[in-house]
Amino acid sequence: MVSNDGEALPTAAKEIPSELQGLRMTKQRRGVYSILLHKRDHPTANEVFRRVQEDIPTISLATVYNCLDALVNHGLITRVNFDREPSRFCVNRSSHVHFKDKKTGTIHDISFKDGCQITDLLDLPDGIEASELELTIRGSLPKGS
Amino acid sequence: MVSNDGEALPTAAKEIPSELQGLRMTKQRRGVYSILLHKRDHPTANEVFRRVQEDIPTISLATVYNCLDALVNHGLITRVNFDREPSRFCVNRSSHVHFKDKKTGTIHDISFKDGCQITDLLDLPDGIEASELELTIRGSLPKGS
DNA sequence: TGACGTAATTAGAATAGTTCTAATTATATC
DNA sequence: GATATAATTAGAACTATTCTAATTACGTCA
Repeated sequence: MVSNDGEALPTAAKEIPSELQGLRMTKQRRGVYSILLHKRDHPTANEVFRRVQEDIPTISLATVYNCLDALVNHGLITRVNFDREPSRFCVNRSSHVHFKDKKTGTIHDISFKDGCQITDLLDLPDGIEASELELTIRGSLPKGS
Repeated sequence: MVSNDGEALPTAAKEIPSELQGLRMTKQRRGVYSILLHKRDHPTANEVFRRVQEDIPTISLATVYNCLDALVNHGLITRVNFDREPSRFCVNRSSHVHFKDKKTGTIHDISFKDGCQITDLLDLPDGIEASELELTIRGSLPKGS
């Protein structure tokens, strides 16, 4: 394989250090992460693959999956699922919820009102440790918003 | 195919009328629904298939999928997804949340505290119509609960 | 009751997103 | 610069689900 030196990568990629959260930033991981940072439209693995191919034409789909897994496991991105549709990926690391507009298919990030915690609403058994929480909403946005 | 008359079906099935929510209750739909009513452990389509085969040995997996779809579309059951794991099915029609215990894999229904609405917590854009909402939680139950 | 049209069921093939395998290549460390 | 470890690659394999075309059941109307 060709060396990493002097390869063209999008602007965002240049600002990503060689290690993040204990994750070695290889050319491919940097490329994938940079794609997600650059256009925050919750792409699927396949969409990430097509975009990152413009920067790294030799990258494989398996690597894109590997990179996305690594980035998820190290907390740099999150995986977003609507039912059993293909997973989508999100760089927004603050606590938020995903809303999918049925008309356009666009996914919007929705944040919580200040000081609100979802677990406050729930009749959780005492001592439960709720570690991973996913809330997704489907619906329609009013016209012209 | 053998006629419906006089076939053995589990007790719960006998109480299901011939039409529910505008859905024609065929032998297969009644069988699938009855399985879900009888043991409320959020089975997958495959698990439903294996269980319902005991009552209707000739039923096919495609039919189980068809029946589950029909029951979901008519609001009798709900589909539960954890990431991209196989869908699970739930007869609890009241508004609730699913908690999966990481240790055992068991799924628990969690209800909301009185008068609480999840959308009250969210910074939803005005006029949004949030029709389908899914909240899933993974975590650990304390020992002995 | 019997014929007819529609809807449901069936077996098996097909699909699609994702994961696995084994070989190659890159990277960090000594 | 050599070596060990980790990442990448191409393609096969896997699996939950959907599709297809043929058969069977059901409800209705005479």
